[in-house]
Amino acid sequence: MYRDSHGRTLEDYPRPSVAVDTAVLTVRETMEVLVVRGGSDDAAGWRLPGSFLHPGERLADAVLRSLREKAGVQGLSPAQLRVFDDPERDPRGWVLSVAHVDVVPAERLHELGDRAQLRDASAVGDLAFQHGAIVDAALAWLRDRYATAPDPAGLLHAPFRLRELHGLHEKVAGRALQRDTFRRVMLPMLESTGEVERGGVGKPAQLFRVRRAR
Amino acid sequence: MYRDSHGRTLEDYPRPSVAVDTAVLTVRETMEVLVVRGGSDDAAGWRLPGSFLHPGERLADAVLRSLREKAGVQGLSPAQLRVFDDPERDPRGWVLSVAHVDVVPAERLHELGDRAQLRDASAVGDLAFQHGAIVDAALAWLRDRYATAPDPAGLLHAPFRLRELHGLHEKVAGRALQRDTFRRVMLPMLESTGEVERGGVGKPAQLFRVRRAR
DNA sequence: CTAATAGTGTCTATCAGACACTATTAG
DNA sequence: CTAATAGTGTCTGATAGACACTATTAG
Repeated sequence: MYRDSHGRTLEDYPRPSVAVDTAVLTVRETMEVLVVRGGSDDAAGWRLPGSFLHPGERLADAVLRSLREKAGVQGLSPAQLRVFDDPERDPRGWVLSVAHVDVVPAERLHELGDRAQLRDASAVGDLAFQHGAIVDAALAWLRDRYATAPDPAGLLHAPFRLRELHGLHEKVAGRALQRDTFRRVMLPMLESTGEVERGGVGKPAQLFRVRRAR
Repeated sequence: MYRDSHGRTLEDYPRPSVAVDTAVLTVRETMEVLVVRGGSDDAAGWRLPGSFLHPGERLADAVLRSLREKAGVQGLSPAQLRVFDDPERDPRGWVLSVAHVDVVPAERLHELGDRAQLRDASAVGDLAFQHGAIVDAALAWLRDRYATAPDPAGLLHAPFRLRELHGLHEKVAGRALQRDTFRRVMLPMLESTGEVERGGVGKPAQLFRVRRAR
């Protein structure tokens, strides 16, 4: 039996509830985040999908489970942001929230029902449980990742034209990105498929995919 | 009374124990990290100082308390790294560990007793509870912060000579840093005190402190 | 032809790396 | 003087920003 320096066993320590809350980001015309309506509890505002951690469960698994149950969404690979630990944060009691972010192509989020919706992520308004702060952290995380690598979250289907990659990165960055510089920076991290796309007006474009090897 | 979508109350959820574990870093001849010997429990190897979270306590407060109790160290401003959530990580049971890092000047760590010691942080060896991984994350965090700003953790006492700052940053980076480039990069973020230090051999050096305003 | 998109040439300003030089002190 | 440390001048190569140009298509 484990006892600490004061003779207490592990069971003597009161324990907090531990929840995961996830900002599911996607990009269509702008960056958007998935919010859900509260359940049967008293704080029934809009919030991020989340769940309490089940016994022995990994955090990432709890995230995927909560997305499936609360929003009918197949999550991909959640990343941990940080723990929100304000004891007054949740009126229901002492709850630690481990904030996560997951990035999902918009096509996977088409039929959400009336308990879930997509909102503009950079003007998300007041969500319950300080979830606006999680969205802000998720946006910063995504911008950081997209600053140096081509579509690291895999939102585009390969093969894609450079114009499509450029537009995606502009939406994530929230500002215009120089077209020629963008091309020169990204090209070494892409590989051409050899094909060209001759769909619309203008010179046919090479098609690329993200280069894997290193 | 809160009930979730399955009618369970908050108390119906089994809860994990939540611990904080902290890599206390300092720099003398090299980067070092504080480790402590295990308590009365069965896994009595060397580990990072840590503690279970007390009811209603903030994580940062638990870190400062554990440093005081376990190592007699006055911590400063712990930063959160990430949560280690492997259910098999701790043989005592289901324990989430919120890893932290704190940076403390070496002078505050002189009298540690026989239950605490400083070890070379980049060759820390096997610690209990996967604490080696926390040390690695803490080192990466510190190197990242020292890459762009002069002594962000405040390890030097102002005023200091540029040579001292340069040496500190070299120890953190773990490699030689070009002296002239370092000077030109750091100067805009420093302010001269006007004084000169004429202690030893060579041309007297200007004394600086980190520039505060923005 | 024009409009639209793809892709390149090239100038400039900045900056890190590199090296060498000057400046000022102790002894 | 030499050794040691402080500080500067300057060249080079890489790169981001900027702008203009060429290339190729639809209609």
